[in-house]
Amino acid sequence: MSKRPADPANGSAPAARQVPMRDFSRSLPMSLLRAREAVMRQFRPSLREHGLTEQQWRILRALAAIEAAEVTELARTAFLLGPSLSRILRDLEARNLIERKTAKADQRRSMVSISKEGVKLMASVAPTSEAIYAEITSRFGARKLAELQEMLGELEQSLAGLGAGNEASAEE
Amino acid sequence: MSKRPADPANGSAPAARQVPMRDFSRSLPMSLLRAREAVMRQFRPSLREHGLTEQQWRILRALAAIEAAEVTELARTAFLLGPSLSRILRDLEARNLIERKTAKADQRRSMVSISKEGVKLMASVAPTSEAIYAEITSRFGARKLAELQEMLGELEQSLAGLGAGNEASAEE
DNA sequence: CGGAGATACTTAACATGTTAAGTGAATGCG
DNA sequence: CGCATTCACTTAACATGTTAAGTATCTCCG
Repeated sequence: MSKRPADPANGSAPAARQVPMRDFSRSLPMSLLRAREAVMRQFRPSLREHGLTEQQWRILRALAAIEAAEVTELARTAFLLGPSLSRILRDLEARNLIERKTAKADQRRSMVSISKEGVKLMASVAPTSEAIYAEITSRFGARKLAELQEMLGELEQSLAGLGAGNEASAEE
Repeated sequence: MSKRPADPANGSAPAARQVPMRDFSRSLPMSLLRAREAVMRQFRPSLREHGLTEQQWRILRALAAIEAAEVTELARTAFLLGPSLSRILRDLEARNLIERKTAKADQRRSMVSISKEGVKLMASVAPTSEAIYAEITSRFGARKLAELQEMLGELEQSLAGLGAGNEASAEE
């Protein structure tokens, strides 16, 4: 915690004060970003030791839960955009952590599933991951955690269809 | 670690059910990610119209608030990693939105400040930005928003020094 | 049946996240 | 003073976020 006065001899004649705006560091996006970073910082080292990134881990977890899914469904579940998912799946497949086969009914779709190796990897990561989650829960408080998640869900709900359903705007 | 039932070993039966884990879509990182995305989705179009990314906007806001700062301080304020900030500053400087000059006392440090053009750009973006923020606040509720931010701050606090201060671990 | 349009991805291109290494400038200490 | 360390950044390298195009397929309507 290196505190710093941060006033190099002047700094008293600002040029931009016309728009106060929110204190900035207290804006909602920043709060969410910082909180998430604080949480992820706990998990990254462990994942890294197993050669996984956060997103790769999300995909494996999603696959382990739903068994097999189309790419689009997986993108929704793991909350990744198509292009990101496409790249990651290519890598995970090359590492034999997942398997892919095109659906017979619709040649465009491909079904993705976790491989035996993928399951093994998950099994080796899960304990640590769970322990970290437990530590976080314990530090913050299980009840508060549940409350927080509830609020986050409500926030998401209250904004649903605000940025997507603006069908009455300009098209360019 | 603990052994696992593990009953895959064939083609048609499911192969991944061994590690329940949290419902996944209900994990804290996912909740935070989704909430943040729901919020940012509102701002991105407007920023984009002004040729700014979320991070560039964060930097300009930070600079407008603190007037002038060293790169490291700015990184802390805008919550960006050094390398990202370095790249973005290079671009913002090329676009004449910010100014840089090396400190005379310490040649390593460089002081960054927002330019007149930068201030103008901010002034043109701020109204829309504020309007969106107001809409979000109104939808979610000002009181709940304050509560949420409070909880997020507490979460951050409760995890501070968990992943960074483990000075007693292996070094490799 | 055939071609326009919709679908399910994949590629491309650019910006940032993340970690490691590099550079030049201060500092500390013998 | 000399030089190893530390500091404040910057570069590099790889992975993902984000938007726009591209590619096969599939659907549907005339």
